[in-house]
Amino acid sequence: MTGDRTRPAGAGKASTRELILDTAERLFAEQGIFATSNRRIAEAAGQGNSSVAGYHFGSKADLVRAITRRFTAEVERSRVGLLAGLDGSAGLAELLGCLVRPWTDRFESLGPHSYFARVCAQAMNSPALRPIVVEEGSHSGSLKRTWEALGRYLPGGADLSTEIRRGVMQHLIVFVCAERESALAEGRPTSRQTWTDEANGLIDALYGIMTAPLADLSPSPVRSRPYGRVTEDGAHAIPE
Amino acid sequence: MTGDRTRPAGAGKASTRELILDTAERLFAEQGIFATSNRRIAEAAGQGNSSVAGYHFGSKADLVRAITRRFTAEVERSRVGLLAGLDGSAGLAELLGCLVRPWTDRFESLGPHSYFARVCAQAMNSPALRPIVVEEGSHSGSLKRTWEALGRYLPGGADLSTEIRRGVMQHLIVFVCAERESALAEGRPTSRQTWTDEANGLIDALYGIMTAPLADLSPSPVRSRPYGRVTEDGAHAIPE
DNA sequence: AGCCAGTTGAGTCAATTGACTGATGTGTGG
DNA sequence: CCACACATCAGTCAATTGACTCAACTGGCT
Repeated sequence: MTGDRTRPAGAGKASTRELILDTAERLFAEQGIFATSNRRIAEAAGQGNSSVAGYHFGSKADLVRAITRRFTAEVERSRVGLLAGLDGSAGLAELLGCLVRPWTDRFESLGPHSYFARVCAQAMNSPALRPIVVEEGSHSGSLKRTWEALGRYLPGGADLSTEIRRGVMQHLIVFVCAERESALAEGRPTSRQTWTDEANGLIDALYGIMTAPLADLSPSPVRSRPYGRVTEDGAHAIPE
Repeated sequence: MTGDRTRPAGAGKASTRELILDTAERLFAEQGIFATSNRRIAEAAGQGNSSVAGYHFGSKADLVRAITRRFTAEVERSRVGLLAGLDGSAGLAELLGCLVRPWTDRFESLGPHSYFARVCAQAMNSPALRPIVVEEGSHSGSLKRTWEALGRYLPGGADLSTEIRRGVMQHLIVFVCAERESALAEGRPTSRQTWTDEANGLIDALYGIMTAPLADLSPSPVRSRPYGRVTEDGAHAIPE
């Protein structure tokens, strides 16, 4: 987490850099980011220099940044394509799809050897690493445009709670992907058959969050809020 | 993460143990679990023995377990009380409140010096630590009863996707609490005024997830799913 | 008072880690 | 063909860490 030793992108052959990124990403996902030392990365990558990772990327934070950037770049391409296929009257589900499917599609194309979701989930919850993933994500123009379009669906417009809602939704996407990724890696059963099914389920959940009735923030009584009641057969009814 | 050096609970005066737990919890939240060594914990707690934490709790995993157990016990008491106040016809919002409010109430009572939400968020996303928090959480009888009651609201009954949905919702609670906790600690503005407001917003989101229309899992076309459409004024309409 | 199990203080130790150094390898442009 | 810049290798170094030892202390009990 010290200096910036990152080499300019075009320098030298990129294969070793990619190999380091692949190896680090895998070890980070499997054993944890902070439980993985530069040495182990170098050994697992079959490199003699015990600190190749440091040589190419600098600190561990910079390594996480590079891993994040690589994934984000891929996802950005995909999202730009999705957005291009949407006209102005795109529905909420389509817009949420622009949030979700670039991720799930990427993981699907990576097959059983995807790791980034778990890495991202860790980084997002680490005090030292979260600023990095947040910053890297903020560079995405397509993401910004998607959220602007989604803003039309949010009752309160662009207030502070919208910012939090956005954080919640992004967190949800990462968590669900990480969960499936982990299950696939360990051979555990998955709740849905395919990544596409998972994306649909995720969009359902996000749809629910977006359209949930907003409680007025007045200091109302804690219990018994004006939601639906249980009916005899156990079904529920959405008010209004 | 090696042997189990944990002492029987009743032995000796408990003040040092509590002091270690408090200190470790704070450092874990502020600097990250894996960035915090036993030595730093001992120093910050003003203890001469550089490995008091190891002496009292064993490995770092065991320390996280003890921190989790302490919080969970407190929350359990609170949830039992909430459940006792509910009759058989409790609505969805009330049941979700039994999930959310024990946490938010606890954080409110801790004031600006709460740390567990951030610790829990980290642990849940760490490969080495997640089994621990999951296991500790599984001991809660009141939580189990709440989920059984919530099961009546889930369309599919108790299938595998329900398990995931549950994971999503619990993850959401932890994340939102961690977000507010972090904001309070750093003096950043919070999206909601009080922990109670935060709980209401959280229940809104969970309500949305629970009642979101479930997409059939058939291999339908990826885009254009049967959700609401945009109207001229930008509002949205929930189908049916 | 005197014992004693458990706790705390103070320090050691091997292992690991990130950062560093210098020699050697390599491939690309001139 | 040959510099030259970059990449890789092999090894060193101080700092940190978890685990450990042993002495000193504490409070409860007889």
